[in-house]
Amino acid sequence: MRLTLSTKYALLALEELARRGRPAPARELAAAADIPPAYLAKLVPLLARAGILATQRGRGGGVALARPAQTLSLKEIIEAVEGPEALQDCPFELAPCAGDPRCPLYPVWDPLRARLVAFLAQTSLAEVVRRTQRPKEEKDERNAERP
Amino acid sequence: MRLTLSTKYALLALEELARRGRPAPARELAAAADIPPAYLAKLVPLLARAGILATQRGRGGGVALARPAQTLSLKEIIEAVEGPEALQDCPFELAPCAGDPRCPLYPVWDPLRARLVAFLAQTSLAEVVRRTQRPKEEKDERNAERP
DNA sequence: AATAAAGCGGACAAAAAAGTCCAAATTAGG
DNA sequence: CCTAATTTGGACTTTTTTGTCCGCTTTATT
Repeated sequence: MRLTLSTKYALLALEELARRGRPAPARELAAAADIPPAYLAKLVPLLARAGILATQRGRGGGVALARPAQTLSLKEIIEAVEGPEALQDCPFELAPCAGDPRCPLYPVWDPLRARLVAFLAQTSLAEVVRRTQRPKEEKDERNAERP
Repeated sequence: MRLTLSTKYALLALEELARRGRPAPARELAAAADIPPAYLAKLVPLLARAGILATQRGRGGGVALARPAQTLSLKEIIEAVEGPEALQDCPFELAPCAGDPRCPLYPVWDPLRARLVAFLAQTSLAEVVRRTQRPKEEKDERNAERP
């Protein structure tokens, strides 16, 4: 349950990318989502290695979703950035009880954690895009859902 | 939603204290709960100022629960350690969207956050103690609930 | 009164997270 | 072939978190 700024940046960038529906340079996404460009540039390889982003080097290159946004879960994205164990241990941090039932806080937290992880697993990036209609700039909203 | 190690340490120490049912030196709690003593010593004033702990200086002194464990909510404890805004902003970290409905992640997270905060608000320290019966050392369990 | 045991506060050190910068590799376009 | 645009990886700095240390004050016990 260690969700850092990196996770947020990744989600914001991916959401922007999914909203556009086509490849874009990472810098462009960083600018649009108000993320430090150099920091996002370090997250891109993590997402690429996890099979979430497809990258294209060189002029005219950029990043694209490696799979349709419907198939990219928040859980998967979080694990790519924070590591696979991030959602296992309790939100009250790691040692000395990471996922250990003997931890005094385990019985209190674990049911809640399980529900949270289930929610993250079943919520896709597409769902995030769908739920977040920007309040401003509602230019062409008719075919935005079905590109 | 910024839950750090400090929160965990505070909860572990308070749980140990509540389990004992009587005042104890902070060092003793740290040793029992396997917490860095010097670190816990820095958390004590935060909890004392928040009206969660009552401290007694000098020889024979120590810390005690300022109020019955039934009336101490996890939410209150967390806010004392992390600051009052810790449970307001989204788990994907602070800026640029702390509790701001315009954040792209807000509609996804906020319902979940609300439920989590409600859970923390209605779960008391006594509840934690009750749910966490130590696997070992089950000496006198009969009147442990009603001191 | 002296001593020992305790909380308090400030300064400091170590580790992790957040952020920046730059050179190298890659690739399209002129 | 050359240049511009892009990702990649490493080194680096800054900030925050975590942890330690020490001296001060307070207070019960002797």
